[in-house]
Amino acid sequence: MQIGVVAKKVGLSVDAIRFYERNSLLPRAPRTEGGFRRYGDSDVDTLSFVRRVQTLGFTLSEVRELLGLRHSRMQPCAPVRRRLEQKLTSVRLKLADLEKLEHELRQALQSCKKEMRKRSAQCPLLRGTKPRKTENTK
Amino acid sequence: MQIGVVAKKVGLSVDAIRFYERNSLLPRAPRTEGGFRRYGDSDVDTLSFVRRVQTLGFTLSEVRELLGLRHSRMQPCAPVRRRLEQKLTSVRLKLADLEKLEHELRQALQSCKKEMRKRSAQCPLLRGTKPRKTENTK
DNA sequence: CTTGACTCTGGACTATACTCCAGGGTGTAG
DNA sequence: CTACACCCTGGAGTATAGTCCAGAGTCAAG
Repeated sequence: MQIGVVAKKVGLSVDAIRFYERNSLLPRAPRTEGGFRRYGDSDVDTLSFVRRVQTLGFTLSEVRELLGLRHSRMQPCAPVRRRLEQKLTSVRLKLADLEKLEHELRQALQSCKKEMRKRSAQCPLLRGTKPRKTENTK
Repeated sequence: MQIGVVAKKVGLSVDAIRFYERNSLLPRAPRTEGGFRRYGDSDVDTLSFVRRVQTLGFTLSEVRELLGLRHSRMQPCAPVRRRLEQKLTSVRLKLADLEKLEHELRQALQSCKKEMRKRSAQCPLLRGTKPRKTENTK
């Protein structure tokens, strides 16, 4: 397969794939006589993996690290597990944060709607964002 | 208050606050004769708000937009609510994604542990990341 | 009034994760 | 063999969200 085909299959741009190679996310692909990159199905798998974990919130250097661990012959599992456990922890923190945000947004919208019904002047959503009272100096 | 004090209060760097002003997240702060920025408590509130929504996943341009809506005299609530509803939707999508990720990571770790007990050679975490079989060209 | 901590501006630089481009070569269908 | 789509490299450019710096000025304490 050449790069364009792979790109289409995994939903990445050709440039992105070359970028990944340049940045050691992928091993340097074997080339044809003329210098074209040649890919096999396992590359499609690897790139799908990259894309997936990356869209799931791993940075490229985390992905790189994860991929790099393939090559540690002895118990590759252990370090990968450590990474995943770390990531799991941070994902859980993020989750909690977002849940809080969701709750707060809902609350804000609720009280906003209430205020609207009461025709109260100041929307509670805007609290903490009031314009400065032209307090000049001092 | 001068900028350094505000920075400490809200947990931002002095540079970040100046950056926000330069990029219209904050109105230009009034200056002393000598040119020092002067801040009041409402600025601390605003910056806390900025910091909070920003750490909660809003980009600075979203924050800017939100803050900008303060100035729409007529029903500022309506557009803010629209933004918040949009954000709520995207937060919920992200939440679902992260929940899926958390689940998958947990699953992966589970099967990894199982495989370890079985002393099986290939860790399931590494599937899709197998090294290329030196498939040259063709 | 001097000193030292703080602040000012403008501009350069950082990291991440790419995209876009020029100028040239390759591969394959007809 | 000739199109023409596709690929190559190296380098520049983009957006985000700042940090860091020089060179100069300011503020408050003593």
